[in-house]
Parts: sequence; structure tokens; C-alpha cells
Amino acid sequence: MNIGEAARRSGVTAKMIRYYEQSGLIPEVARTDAGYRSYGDDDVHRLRFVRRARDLGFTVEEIGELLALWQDDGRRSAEVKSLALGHIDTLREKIAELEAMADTLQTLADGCSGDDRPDCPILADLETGKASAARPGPRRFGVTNPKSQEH
Amino acid sequence: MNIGEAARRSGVTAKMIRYYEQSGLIPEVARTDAGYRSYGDDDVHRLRFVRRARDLGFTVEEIGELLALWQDDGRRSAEVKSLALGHIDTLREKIAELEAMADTLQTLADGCSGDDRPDCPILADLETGKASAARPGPRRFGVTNPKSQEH
DNA sequence: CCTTGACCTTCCCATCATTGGAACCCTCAT
DNA sequence: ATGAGGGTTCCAATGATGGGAAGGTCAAGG
Repeated sequence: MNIGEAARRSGVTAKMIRYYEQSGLIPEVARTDAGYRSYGDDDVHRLRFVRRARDLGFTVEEIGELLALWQDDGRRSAEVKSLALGHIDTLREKIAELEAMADTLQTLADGCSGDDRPDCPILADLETGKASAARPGPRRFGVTNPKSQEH
Repeated sequence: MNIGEAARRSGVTAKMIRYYEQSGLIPEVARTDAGYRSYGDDDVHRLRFVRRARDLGFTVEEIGELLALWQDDGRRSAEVKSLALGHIDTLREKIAELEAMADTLQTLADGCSGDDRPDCPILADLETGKASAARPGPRRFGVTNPKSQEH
């Protein structure tokens, strides 16, 4: 089948399939004479695996390790588990940071009259930095999906 | 003072100060004859404001609005509050997504023996997609900071 | 047989905030 | 005058994804 069909069946966009192939996450598939990528059920199977791992927040790099373990009959489940636990830690760290931010902001907002007057503890805090506790890093944590491509 | 000193005092790297200036978040400051940017206490004050807003997870765009409100004596605190509440919503959405991922993974990991045997519910789930519920979007939510630049 | 529309290909660009580096200029103290 | 330690601009990369252009391919129908 062509890439579009594989995309439909796996829930991974054609664009992302090409990206995964290019970045070495998935193997290059055979091509037709015209140069079209040709996918089989196994490929779709693998793509669905990738898709679900992404849904669980694994990075592409981690998914590469998961794929390798998946295909290794002699794997030790301990390795899979440790990968998962490590990822859970990462998730919980991020959650804690976001919660710290949300809590701080909620407290400040609670103290804000929210009317026509200019006084506002939120701005006051930003100005003096009294309550701010969260110390995150590189921002880019946009996890929301505008049009979640369900299939 | 030069940009390095402003960076030290505000907790915003020189690199980011230039970026904020270029992207219009903060005004261009005066230059010395040699072309060096020259900062005053007010500028540092504003930079600290920006830094704290970043720490609370606001996007640069939102910070622009916050700065405008901050400098507007006739502002209505309602506007500030609504901005903050909107951001809290965004944060809570992300938290919910991450928690869904972490919970799913934790459940799967709990069922994994984590020994030398290859069988593992984590891989089984990725393969069949039974339990996966979280449906995130564009990944990039790296919120952790390797070397958090405290000042 | 030729057109049309739906598909495929590669390539480049944008996102968001941030970091890194190269190549170069300035200033001050030794 | 030389060197250390600033500063300047510009360009590139990060990670995962979307958007689009320019062009080739395929099947169906006129």
C-alpha cells in the first residue's frame, strides 16, 4: 500500500512517516518503479506501535529503544520497565513544575479583584518576584493538540 | 551598564535580552559610541518582570500583554486576571495530559515483572493499544532545565 | 488518447524559546 | 602593545510537527 493508506491505518501522518524514516526510527521501505514508498501490514503494525508510544509521551529516541526491545525476542522485561519508569519520572517532574506554576498563579489570581481598578497582586508579584517559586527551563512545553488526528 | 551586567542583575541571559529586544518584547535601548547596549535600572526592572513571567510559564506573547498592562496606569485588573486565568487553564490542560500518560504507564509498569523474562505488558500495550488513552499533540514539552541559571 | 483529480515525490520554511558558535570589534589593565 | 574579557552581528541547531511549492504518477472517464 502507499504511504497515504499506511498513514490512515496507523494514525501517523504521511509527513511524520517520512520524517521517522529519514531520522532512522523506522527502516526505509521498498519503492515502486515510480518511486512510491510501499508498505505492508508489518510496517503499519510498527507505525501503530510508534504512534502509541508517542501518545504516551516517549521521545523519538526512546521509541527507537522500545522498538529495538520489541523486536528482540531475547529482551529482558527489566529493560523495558526501566525505560518506562525513567519516562514516568520525567513526566512527573514536568507535572510538578507545571503545578507549581499553576498554584502560584492561582493564589495570585485569587487575590486579584478582577474589576476596573488597576491594583493587582499578579502584576505586583511579577514586579517583585516574591511568590514565584517555579524555576523551569527551556520553555517549549506545548502539549496541547489543536486538531488531534484521531483516525 | 552593559548587557552582561544587566543579565547578571536580571537573571536573563544576554543572549535572551538581545532576542527579546529583536522580537519587540522589550524596547531597544541606547547605545554607546562603540555600539554597546546601555541599560539602566528601569531596564533591569523590566527584565526581572519578564524573567518571572517566564518562570510562571507565560509565553513571550503573553508577557508582552502583561508588560503593556503593567505600564498602563489605567489598566483594569480584570484584564490581568483573565490573562492569568487563561494561562492557568492552559497549564492545567497540560498537567492533565501528562498525568494521563504517567498514570497509564504506571499501571503498565506495575504489571511488568521487570526481570530476565521478555514478556511485558508495556510492550503488549504499545502493540495493541488497548490502554493508551492520552492523546497529546506537538511534542516539545521539555520543561526541565539542565543548568537552571539562578543568579 | 487525453484530461482530471487524487495521489505521490523532494525540498524548503515556520513554529517556540533557547543555546551555541564564528568572526569580528572595544576597553582596560598590565 | 598585548591579552583578557567584554561587546557586536549573523547563522545554525534543537524536537516534533505542519504547510506549501514544484513536479511526477496513476486510475477513471470522456
